[in-house]
Amino acid sequence: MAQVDPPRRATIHQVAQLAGVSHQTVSRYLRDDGGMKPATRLRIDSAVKALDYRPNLVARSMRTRRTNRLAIVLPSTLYFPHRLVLAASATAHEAGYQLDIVSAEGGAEQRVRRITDLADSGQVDGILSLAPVDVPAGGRIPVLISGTYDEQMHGLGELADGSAVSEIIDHLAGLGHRTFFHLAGPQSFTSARNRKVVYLETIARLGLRSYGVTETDWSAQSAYDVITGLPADCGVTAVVAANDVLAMGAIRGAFSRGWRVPDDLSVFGWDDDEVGRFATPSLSTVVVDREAQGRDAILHLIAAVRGEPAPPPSPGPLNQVVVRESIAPPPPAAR
Amino acid sequence: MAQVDPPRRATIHQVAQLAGVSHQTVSRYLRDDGGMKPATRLRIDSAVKALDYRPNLVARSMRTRRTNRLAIVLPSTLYFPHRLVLAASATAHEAGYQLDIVSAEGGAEQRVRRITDLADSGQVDGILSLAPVDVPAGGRIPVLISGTYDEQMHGLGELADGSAVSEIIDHLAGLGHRTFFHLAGPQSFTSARNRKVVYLETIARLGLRSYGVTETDWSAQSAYDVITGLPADCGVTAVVAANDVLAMGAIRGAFSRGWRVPDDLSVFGWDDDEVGRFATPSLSTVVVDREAQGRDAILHLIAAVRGEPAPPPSPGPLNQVVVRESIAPPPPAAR
DNA sequence: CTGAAAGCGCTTACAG
DNA sequence: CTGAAAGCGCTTACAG
Repeated sequence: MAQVDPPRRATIHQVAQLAGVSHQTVSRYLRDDGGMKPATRLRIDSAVKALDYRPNLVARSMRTRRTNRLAIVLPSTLYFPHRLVLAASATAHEAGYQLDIVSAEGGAEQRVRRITDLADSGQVDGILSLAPVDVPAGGRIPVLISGTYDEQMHGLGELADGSAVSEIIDHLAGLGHRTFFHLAGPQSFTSARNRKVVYLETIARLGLRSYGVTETDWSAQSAYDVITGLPADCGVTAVVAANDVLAMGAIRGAFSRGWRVPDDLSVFGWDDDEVGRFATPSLSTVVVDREAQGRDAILHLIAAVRGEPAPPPSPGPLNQVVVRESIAPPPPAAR
Repeated sequence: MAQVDPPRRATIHQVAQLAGVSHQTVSRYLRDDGGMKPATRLRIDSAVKALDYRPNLVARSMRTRRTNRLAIVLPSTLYFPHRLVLAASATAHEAGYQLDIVSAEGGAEQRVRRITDLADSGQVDGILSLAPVDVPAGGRIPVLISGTYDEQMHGLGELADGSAVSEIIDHLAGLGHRTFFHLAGPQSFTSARNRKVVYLETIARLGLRSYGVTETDWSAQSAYDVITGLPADCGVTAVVAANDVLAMGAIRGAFSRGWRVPDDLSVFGWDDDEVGRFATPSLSTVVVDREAQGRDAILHLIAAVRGEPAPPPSPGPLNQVVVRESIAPPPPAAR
């Protein structure tokens, strides 16, 4: 194969030569630690401009033993939040890091090996995984698993998710609902686990009834199947779905068996999906500040990479419950 | 800040020492070009295993002047196809490349500068942009703009998109529709441009009527606004939307003014959004093979990086028109 | 405030 | 088939 070599860029030596200084001085100029004669700085300034010099970051990495790169591991199944990824990428860039995409294919074991390999490879300084993986702590570099790091560091992860779930149930109970059902996400996901835990806690705390909890694979079809499989006399009047896709599947399943939404069945989602917002009925849901999530996760990771204390999370609520058309009081017969 | 240094890995020198050979021989072993005494190979084999040696890729990059990294530029606005990104990432990894995420924020000019900078930085060997950018050709490294590369190389881009649009209109015309409307995407996107062009061509070719074409910003809200703003006597019975999000906004807009979908108005989308699939009415749409798109784009880019001829695109149809509940014959009065 | 030296870990010619 | 040499472009001590 005819490897095409890109044209070479100017080196630090050429800049030094043109400016009439040593290359170390240019290196110092790049670091910009203040102490430098203005005349020298000016000469280097113009040499850099004349040659359109940009430091070779690979060479820098080699010397500093830092890559200034982070990896983000995305679940290969279904959906992932692109707003989060974009915010993560932007935050990383601002801090001088590149963000590599890695997809987590295969089973739990394979995913762990993939991440462990990546951590060992020396290719990145830190890893943020949005996919659930059980990576042993104490590796070569920091590995953050989304959803879990909050718990460890701020004790906020579970709480943040939890407050929204209990707010949802509170609201539905206020409308008169007594019998609930939870469409859970795969329990390998921390977020899905949290929502289920708080669902059960809140049901118990308020003295309500849960007809059951079913774990789905995040697909609308699985939610559809669960709802159509419910006994006619189950008494469920409100479904708390772990996300909007599940909620849509649930609503469609309800329609298919003659249950009206929200008249016969109320359905709550999670994520504020744009399509679900314009669906009929429009989805009641939880608006999540994905930008803040992505930013916080990366800042957290960078702090770990640098051995600094974890930064405080973004102020303001991460989750916001939004009521739309998919919920209503239960039918009179069920009250 | 207390920079934490990750533990060092074994070097090629240590492997060489343990195996009792020179480090060049180990380097040769890594390249595996055949000619090597079996005994030597075996000694190196066990040294590599004993030390858990993995080559330092940064050092390799420095020497070879190739980073083995590609960048994928994502539009910062709205939606991006995660299946495509995941497939792109997996394909890149298989070929020995890492894939960096870059988000394209800001206006057209700013985006161009960002990509030009990236191309000049020496950080990546090639760039694939899913965001529309007008990057001048002939830069340091190959830059592929999604949607345009097909045209240049296989003459397939426009055709592939086009055939689906004309198939949609054909089908609707077959149902009796005569007056159409197109909700276009931002015309900076090649895909949006193609769909609009073929829409107009097909309307003309079949002797149908187009009430108009409106450019949206890909948001459901913009589609909603356009549909609610249509004059009551416009005569439109079929809307061809450039994607499912727009289609949902259009349907909701129709509902809001008392038009039934599909009885009064047929709406076609694009993308096979999972939520739209379970909406009521379910969206008629175009199923796009995103995996093939992502794979083909990366293989194409890698070929360009290596100076090889472009590989043939994946066999099989890229787009497939799927009819669901959102379309029907026009109301009798309109025929 | 600036320069001469050393070295990060690898690969690519060049000898033998 | 294998080894000694050179060098990729930078930064980090160390002198002065």
